[in-house]
Amino acid sequence: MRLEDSGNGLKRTTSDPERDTDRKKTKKSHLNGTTELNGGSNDMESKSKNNKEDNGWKKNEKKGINSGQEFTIKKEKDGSYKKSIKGLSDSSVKNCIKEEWAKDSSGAEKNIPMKEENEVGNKILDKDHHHTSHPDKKRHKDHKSERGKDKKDKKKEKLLNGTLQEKSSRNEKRKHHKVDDEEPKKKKVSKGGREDKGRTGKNSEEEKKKDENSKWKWWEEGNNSNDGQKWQTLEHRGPLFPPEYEPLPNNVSFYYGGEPMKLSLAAEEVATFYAKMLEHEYTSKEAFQKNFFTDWKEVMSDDDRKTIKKLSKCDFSELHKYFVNKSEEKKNMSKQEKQALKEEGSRLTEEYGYCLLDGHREKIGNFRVEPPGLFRGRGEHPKMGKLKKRIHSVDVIINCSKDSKIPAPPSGKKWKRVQHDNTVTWLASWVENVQKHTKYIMLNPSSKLKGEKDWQKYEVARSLKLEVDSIRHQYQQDWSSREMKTRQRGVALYFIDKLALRAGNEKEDDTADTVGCCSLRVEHISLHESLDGQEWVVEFDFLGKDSIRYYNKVPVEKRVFKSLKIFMENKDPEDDLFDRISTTYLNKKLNEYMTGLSAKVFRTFNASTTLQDQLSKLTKEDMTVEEKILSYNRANRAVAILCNHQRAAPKTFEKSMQLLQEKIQKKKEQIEQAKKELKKAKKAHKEHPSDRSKKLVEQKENAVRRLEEQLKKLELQVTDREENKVIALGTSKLNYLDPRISVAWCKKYNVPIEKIYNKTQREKFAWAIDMTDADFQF
DNA sequence: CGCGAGACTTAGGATCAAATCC
DNA sequence: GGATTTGATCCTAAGTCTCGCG
Repeated sequence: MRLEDSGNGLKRTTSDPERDTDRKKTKKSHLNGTTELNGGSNDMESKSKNNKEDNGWKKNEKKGINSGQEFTIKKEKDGSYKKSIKGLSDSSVKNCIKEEWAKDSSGAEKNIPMKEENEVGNKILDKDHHHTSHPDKKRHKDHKSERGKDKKDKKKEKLLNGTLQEKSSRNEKRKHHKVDDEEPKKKKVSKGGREDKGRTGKNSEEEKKKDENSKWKWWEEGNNSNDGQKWQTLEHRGPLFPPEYEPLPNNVSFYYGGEPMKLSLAAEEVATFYAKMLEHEYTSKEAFQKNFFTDWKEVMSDDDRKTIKKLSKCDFSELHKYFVNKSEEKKNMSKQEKQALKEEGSRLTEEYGYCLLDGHREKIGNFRVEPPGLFRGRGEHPKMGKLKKRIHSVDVIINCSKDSKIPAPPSGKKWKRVQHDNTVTWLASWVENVQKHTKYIMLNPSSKLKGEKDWQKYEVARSLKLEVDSIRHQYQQDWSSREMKTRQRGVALYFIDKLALRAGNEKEDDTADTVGCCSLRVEHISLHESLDGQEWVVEFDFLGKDSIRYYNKVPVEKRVFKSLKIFMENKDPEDDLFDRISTTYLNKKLNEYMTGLSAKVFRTFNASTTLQDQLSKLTKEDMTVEEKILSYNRANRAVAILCNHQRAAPKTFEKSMQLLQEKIQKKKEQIEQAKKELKKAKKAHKEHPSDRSKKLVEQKENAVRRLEEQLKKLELQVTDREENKVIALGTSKLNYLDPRISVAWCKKYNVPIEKIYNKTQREKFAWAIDMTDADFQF
């Protein structure tokens, strides 16, 4: 089913239709119309619920079922710490869920009309429409029936223990396996999954040892009873700042109105930012130019400003040429120079690229401060072209442990602050001026901090597997609810589940106009009672994250269709489709269904499930390794399509495709030729049998076989590439697919893991590679 | 209790380096 | 061995989600 959906997806186009880009409405405009059904009837109940919520505390202390995996410790004003929990473990989730779900459903049932009340329901809805209206929907959320029992109260007493036990028991198991597990593998791929091939004889022994030690198998340490503390000790060198601005040489000049002009240093620097991107299409966009010019003028000296009045009179071409030449020169540098540069690079990485976390050396993800430049938003970003200013050490907050060697700021300078907060994972942060967002220096995905979190993410998704049936059942019932809010929730959840849409938080203004599920507007869907022979088709067309277009036609259940129709009644195109719900509300609800559940878990869950299903469907024992890999890629692709992970078709796509075709043609000819020769040899052998002629025949046979294999390989390549033209596999592989599925698959079908994961990926997924057996089930 | 900020994950494109081609 | 292509890595924007505050 899912796959069929995906099939549709394949046809999605990347190109943007002509869109009206500035339709950004003040989002929650007035709606007249939609209203609550039966609003009153629930009030009482909700009130009592709310009261209960107030005591949520007690509630949770109750049985102590909820063992959580992660605590958060908050510092109180008085300096004390307060614990609360965040994540949860597999088993804890299961437990709590079982209990709470049971409770929930019994309670829930009372309120939700079970009978298919569609038509009636609709009528009522319609009617009410005209009576009550909520002009300002969003702000007017009714808190009525938060029927749930507020479980989520984070302050639950958690017992971490469940989790840890489970973790360690798993590891225990693993250790046992280990012996027989790993012995047979011949080309050992040192524990973490990294190949040794790069290393040469001598040191390798030593290095290997060292390597072994430095490879921290945190996943085998069952017991980091972490209560929200992310580390005990943290030491690092601070971030690496970009080099200072180098003024242009005197023979390179900026021109204004045809006249050469010497700019003040600051203005010159900003001018070079623009000059460097002269070729890029967005320098031609009006917003870009306008933003740039405004910000540029701000850094100009008075003199500059006096002269420069119009961007159109500015001529950056000489600057541009200068940089082009420069990079050309760089390319043409001699071997040694390049080598030297490289060494300098790795020296810096050595020094700044690692930190010491709880005594282990861990890679840092981004250890450089972002250099100044012009902001490049994606899509129609209103702020494109604005100046992103240079960050200095006084802008930077350092986070490390108290007793560690505090990183030194650049000489003569200061940090904004040095703090020692071990409830967060970042090493340094600063606020970027364009969007005023905090930027962080954090660890590499191969680190424990990231890995553990990743692992946990998949565990949550796995536990959704146990609950998903009842959750689906529940939201299907919601489609017939007489309460608008509930009905919208049911439909939204359905989209999130079935189509893997993102939650769709409200966005700040001044960003590109993109949406997710909850922020869909009426204009983003169209309804077709029948289309291409299918009934009740919803056509989606909107820009999602990164302004990637989502276009899909999906047949839905009739009740969904009818509900959508109602949601759209009396609304303008730019009104919210789901005007009664928000992501916060939705997530709260989801968390009631299952601790730790939020909208994005569905993406992870559906992605991983799809991969597993597809893999088992597509892989056959007797395939060659190449064929198996093609199957893997196809399964991966099904997921990428589901998640709408697109990429621009490679510029050289057509060309390289053609080339491949030619190769195939050539190969075919070769085969023909080889076959002819084989025939000849056979004939010769028949006529004058001899050892020699026999050998020759065999030789020729082999040649034919080899060529045919090569041909097959090429053909597979073509298919693979064709299908991959606009689909990006990387994102899902990295973020949505439980690596244990892939590892298990590799083991089961004898595919070397290196064929699936490259070095970086193997580092990131080291935990999974190390702990997973062939029989792992997501 | 809504809002904004903070922290962290997810994302596509640009850039760099290695592999392959000719 | 230089040019081209492909794949890995870097970069940082753009999401999600939770929490604290007014």
